[in-house]
Amino acid sequence: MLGLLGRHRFRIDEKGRVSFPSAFRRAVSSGPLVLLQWQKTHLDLYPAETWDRIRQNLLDHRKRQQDGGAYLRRITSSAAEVEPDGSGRILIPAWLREGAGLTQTVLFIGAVDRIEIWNPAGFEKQAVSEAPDDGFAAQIFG
Amino acid sequence: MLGLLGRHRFRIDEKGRVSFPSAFRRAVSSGPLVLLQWQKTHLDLYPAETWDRIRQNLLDHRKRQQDGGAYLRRITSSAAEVEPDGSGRILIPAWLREGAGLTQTVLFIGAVDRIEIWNPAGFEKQAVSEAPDDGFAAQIFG
DNA sequence: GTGTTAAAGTGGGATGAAGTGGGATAAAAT
DNA sequence: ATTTTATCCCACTTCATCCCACTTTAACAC
Repeated sequence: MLGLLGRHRFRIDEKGRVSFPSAFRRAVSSGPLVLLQWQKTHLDLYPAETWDRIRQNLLDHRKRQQDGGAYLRRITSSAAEVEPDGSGRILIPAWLREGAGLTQTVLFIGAVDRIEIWNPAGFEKQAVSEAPDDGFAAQIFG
Repeated sequence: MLGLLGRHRFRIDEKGRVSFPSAFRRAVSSGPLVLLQWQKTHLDLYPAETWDRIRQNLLDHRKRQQDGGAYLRRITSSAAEVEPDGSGRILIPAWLREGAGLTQTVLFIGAVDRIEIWNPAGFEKQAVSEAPDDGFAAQIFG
């Protein structure tokens, strides 16, 4: 298991459907995934195994922090359960499409244990603005 | 296990395929490898064992640093899973060919636990510009 | 040195999978 | 009941993968 990797650009049709990259379809166990937004820039799509961990973190946080319930509610209220249909497409709910500024084409980014869904222009913008983090690079790749 | 060593020059065909050096094919366990770019000069190709370690480093970094997610994303969005086909060739995605300036011929460089893929001209340029660091040499080979 | 065999690298066509569009049916909301 | 929204199904197109064939290089035997 090497993790989810790479970039895939696809079109959204008029019904809000998008092809789910076949490489990712093969990599994750079949069944529903969790789609939600916790960063303004993009959506996150979690395979069941990853979601198990994050769900537990959310519950722990609600228990510890006095108003952790508000945070959990903010996240889960935007979330959706999605599953590829017969032709390998998922439906992104309208409110999430708007929240992340997704229009005609979207960019799927593999991030090891999750998938990010970006507006292509937004992705390019953050990619160039990002400072090359070479201090850490040696530790990570060395 | 002596590690991956040596240099091999090959052609890229119109479909973006390159023969994977047979010496390396014998040296790494069969199965997929991870191809990505984190240095401007060349691509890195990681056998599964090496990638396991680096993937863990990336995940640790994402958890510790407040914006470690951006660095992981930058790396994994460039990455691809590759596997030699029936005739021992791998496919280098277009975005990585462009990112590393690979055109007709490429140079595979064995780097013990990983393989580097260079534009031959780029490799020559850094080879001559690099000062021989003889301070360390004595420690290493002594 | 020469001939033979096998392995490695290169090119291109054919088959099938993957992505896209749209209509029909079912479910849900108003 | 009517409108909207989601799901299923089928058709078309494009591109990647597989497969086969040719060439070159290396290895070996005689």
